[in-house]
Amino acid sequence: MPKVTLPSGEQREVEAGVPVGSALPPDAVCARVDGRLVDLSYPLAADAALEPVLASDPDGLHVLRHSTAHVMAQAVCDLWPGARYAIGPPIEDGFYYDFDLPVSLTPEDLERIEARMREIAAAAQPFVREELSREQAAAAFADQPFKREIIETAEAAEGALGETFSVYRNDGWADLCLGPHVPSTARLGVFKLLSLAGAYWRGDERRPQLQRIYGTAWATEEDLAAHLHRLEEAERRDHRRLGRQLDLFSFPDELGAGLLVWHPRGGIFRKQIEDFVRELHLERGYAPVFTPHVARSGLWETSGHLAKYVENMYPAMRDENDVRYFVKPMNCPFHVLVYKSQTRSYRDLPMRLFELGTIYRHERAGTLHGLLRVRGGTQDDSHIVCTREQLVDEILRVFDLTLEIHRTFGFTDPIVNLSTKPGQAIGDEGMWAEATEYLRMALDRSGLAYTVAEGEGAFYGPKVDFHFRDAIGRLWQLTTVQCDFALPERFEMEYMGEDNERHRPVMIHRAILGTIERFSGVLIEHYAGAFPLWLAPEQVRIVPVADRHAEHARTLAGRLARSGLRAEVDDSRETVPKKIRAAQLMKVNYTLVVGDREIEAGTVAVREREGREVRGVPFEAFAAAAEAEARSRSLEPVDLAALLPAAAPGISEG
RNA sequence: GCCGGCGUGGCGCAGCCCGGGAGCGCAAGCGACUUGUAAUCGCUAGGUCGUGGGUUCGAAUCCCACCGCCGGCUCCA
Repeated sequence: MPKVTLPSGEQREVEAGVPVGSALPPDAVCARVDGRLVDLSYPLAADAALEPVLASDPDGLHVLRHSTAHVMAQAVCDLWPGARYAIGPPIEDGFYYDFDLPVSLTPEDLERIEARMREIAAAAQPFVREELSREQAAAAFADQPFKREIIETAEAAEGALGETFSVYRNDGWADLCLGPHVPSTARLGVFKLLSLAGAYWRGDERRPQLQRIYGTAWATEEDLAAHLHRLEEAERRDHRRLGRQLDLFSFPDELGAGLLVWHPRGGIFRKQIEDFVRELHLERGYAPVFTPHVARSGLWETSGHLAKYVENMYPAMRDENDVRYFVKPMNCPFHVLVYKSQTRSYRDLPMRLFELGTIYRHERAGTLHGLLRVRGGTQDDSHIVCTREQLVDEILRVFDLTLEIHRTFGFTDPIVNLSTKPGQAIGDEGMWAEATEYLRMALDRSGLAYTVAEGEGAFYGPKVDFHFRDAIGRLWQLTTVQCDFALPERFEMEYMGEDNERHRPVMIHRAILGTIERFSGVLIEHYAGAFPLWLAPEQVRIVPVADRHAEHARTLAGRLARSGLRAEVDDSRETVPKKIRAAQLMKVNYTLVVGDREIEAGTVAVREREGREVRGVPFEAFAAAAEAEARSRSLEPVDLAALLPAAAPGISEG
């Protein structure tokens, strides 16, 4: 009789061939036998370590979602007989399934599908596993072309184990699947269908486009509710919505897709970011340069952009002599020309050229997305020209600057990738190998943990990317550092060495924020529009209680402006509650209410953005504290209570 | 670029299915109130219904094309 060992260490003998589920608690969704996930119906044949997998376990949740995807496909096939189904895997937070249907699905159809799924769940249909030969499987799915293609092309994956194909069947509906699955549809129920989308068969845009249904499934109703709440939270933070609400920027139709204008409030916000990074770069030995937006075609031929990047460039314009000019999609060729403007010595190196350079990329129409993907944007771009000996140190300096800049915005603990040579590339293998090796050496010396992303490099060189998590845990790629041996070659860049010989330098391309537009979008979502004081378009709003207090309010605003603070007076003839509400909606950091009492005492009643309210704060103390908060680029508001004179009234919660 | 959805005063939306008065709320302007911590009351003005074409006696509404936006896919980083 086989002996099973449970996680508790308990050992038990069971009858050979009994399902593993019989030795496990009833809430298990599947089992782990010697580390491998199996169905609860899996027969025990030999001694094994046996472990229940619960819905609360990540693997269990995966299985639950996978089973829910099956039932969704089953429901779709019930409602549209003859539907062809492709694949339906679990994904982060949910699942999807792709279909080829004669009709286009509508959001109302999702409700019908969901209703049918609930019927299937209520029917408690058991999931039954079968193992078929390749021929049997092909016959079973004779009218399902996507499944047949999987069967015909399968190696030991996606439903196939060598020449055996596993199939899961419940109530006549069957799908090719490795499993495992929950024992019965009765285990499903905490799910919701979310959205419809198009998706190419096998992710290939030359192949048929299918209809994809996205859904989510969880172990408990509370988990589902929490997930839906997170989706709402993400929507609340949507930078496109906040951009309009806070009057930061707009994308007028008249400009064309992916092109925007910054409004005065957005302009202040953006300028704060730009001033900060510019200042820091100058401190770190970067030299500011400025370059034009267009250049003749020859430059782009030399750089390789016309050969490898044209589809992302705006089409050429021609002058009266039929000379072609292109708007720049990158700044690098211009910086190369700055370098080449005179004969360089090894004493000039490293040369760190910095520019907030505005670039235009004709991104495919369907990929545009608010500030996060634009056609015209400004990069905090730099090209560092140096010797091979200086390269690793220079890369390390870039890493260091990256961490410092992002820390200021509240981004820490980066996820770092090393991306290697892509399919479309310039330069030979040896160059790529060497450039990649320098990046690897720098990473190793930096102590940063990183993973290698094969084939993800830029066309001219390998790169290191930094991703950061925002306030709700989403990951954003912000920084990219690229090592380039190809452009120095193509542009025949040189320097005179100590040995009085000509040498070829190497180049680092790097953008720490990426584009200011994209970074702004990320920041807006990260802070949910509630900016730290130094970035806030309007830092202080002063609310006079009645008309007779407006003059005093303007005096205070003038005093704050002399400290470099951005303050506005709301002298509209509205009630105080209405003005407070208006300031709160605009997410102003501090709202000062002034009336007779305040004028008398030389104080202000301060309301924080989060709603706390402190009365009787001496105005000068507030001004000094706010100035210090903004100047230090603090992420935290001042402690207003500390500004109160002794024995003053306390804080009241708003 | 592909699939699907959408486009109505500055913003958020109804009207479209079933063709015939262009409406609501907020914001704005004016007036009354002089206001004490998330919306005081009243009045007024504001729209070639994304653009172009078609069907029709008549189009916001039906059809076609284009532009733009949204969700994905693909792409990019």
